[in-house]
Amino acid sequence: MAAGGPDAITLRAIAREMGMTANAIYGYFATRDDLVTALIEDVHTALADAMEEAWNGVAPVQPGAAAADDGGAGERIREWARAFRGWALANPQGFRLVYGDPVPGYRPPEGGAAPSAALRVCLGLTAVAATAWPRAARLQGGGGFAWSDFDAGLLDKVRPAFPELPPAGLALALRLWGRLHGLVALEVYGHLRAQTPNPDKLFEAELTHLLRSLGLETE
Amino acid sequence: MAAGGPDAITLRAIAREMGMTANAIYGYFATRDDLVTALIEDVHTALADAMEEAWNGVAPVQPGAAAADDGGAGERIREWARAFRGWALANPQGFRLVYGDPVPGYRPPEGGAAPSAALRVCLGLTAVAATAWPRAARLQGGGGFAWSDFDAGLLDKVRPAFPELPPAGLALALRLWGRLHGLVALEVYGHLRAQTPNPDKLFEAELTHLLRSLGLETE
DNA sequence: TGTACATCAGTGAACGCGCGTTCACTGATGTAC
DNA sequence: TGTACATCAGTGAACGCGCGTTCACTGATGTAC
Repeated sequence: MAAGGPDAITLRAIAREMGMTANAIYGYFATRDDLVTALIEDVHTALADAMEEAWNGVAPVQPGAAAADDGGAGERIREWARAFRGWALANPQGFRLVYGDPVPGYRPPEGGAAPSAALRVCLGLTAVAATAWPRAARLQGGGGFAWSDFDAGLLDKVRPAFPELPPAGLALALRLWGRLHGLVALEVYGHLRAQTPNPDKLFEAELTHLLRSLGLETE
Repeated sequence: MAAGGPDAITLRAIAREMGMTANAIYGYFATRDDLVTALIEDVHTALADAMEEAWNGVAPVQPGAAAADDGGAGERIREWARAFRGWALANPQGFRLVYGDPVPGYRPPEGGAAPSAALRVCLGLTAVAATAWPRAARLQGGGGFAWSDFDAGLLDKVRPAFPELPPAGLALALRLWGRLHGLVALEVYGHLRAQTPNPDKLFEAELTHLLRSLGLETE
């Protein structure tokens, strides 16, 4: 099930796109909101796949190779960030569904979302922060963060995976997220179009400054 | 005309909220899209008012006062950024209307938006970048930007107002915009709620790092 | 001061549309004997 | 091999709803004489 084209996200439009009648959907989902929930999960999965591939695709820490003295972390993060923007621009519909206005009237399920690929995205983000942290810490310091500054449910999932990461490292993950999200969201929603003909350059510049602020080498 | 409560942005809902019948709207606007266009302009005006007030409210450059040796620029930008977040959180509906998904099916007018308060917001942002630029330039450099990297229409409006600002300064303005937009958008759309109980702290931390990267003192 | 009339903001009823959802149904497929 | 039946994905028609929009209208207000 591909999250389709320019059509609005509506049960009937989705059925149309799948070549079914609207009521055939009810063979698979009890209600429209269930459909949307499944769609959102699909998008999260696709995003998580893309991000993990980008993160693992670049060989981690090449000992004696051409890697700069950050062990290649800078380049790796750069590629990862590019993958995020690339995915968002290639799947604007998905990006909007997940990070933008929900479908009008949509109510997420009560029990809280299932295991969910959103967690994979979150853990991937944290992995990036954890990679950057050792060097970033020297430049950025702790910033006064404590574990109590974060959601308990989040900590349950993140701390076991990254036992060495201090609270400030997790804060870095969230700030990193925000920083990427900003330019990408503006671009996806078309707000950069009126300002610059090549947003690539802007993104790359931001990325360079970001890596520099993390104390990571960039070629 | 206040951009109302939790109701969807629909001609009928707006009429309802104003205590009129839906068709009474047609006394003022020829079509729904005209209504939405006016609404968007209103929101831009409100945002521009708020931002200009924040920017001008803090006394610019206090010579001998308690100002740090950046002449107070850091604190001024800090307040300005806080005002942006504050406005967005106080007017999530407006923020979504202007920066998020447009009303389903909305087509902006062909002739391009009128004079528009959006330009005021843009110029305000540029003023901030221009204030930060002299110091930021030393840390950030030019980044290889040229005038041709920006939209001609934008340049027509911005260059006369800030003749001293180089291309890289304008790029800084856009990056600044993206950086603020990121965390604020995530928060407005509720994505931070599941991560941290006090996003204030996160925003303040980001702000501190931002000012530091601009070479501005913060108390 | 009083009557006649134009103005015009707003009403009430109605339209066609796409939406989510329900219902009784069809028709191909697989299994039992 | 052939018939009888259960299964079940999908159909077609219909519902009530809120939407944007149109239309003929009402009724208060202001002006002309």
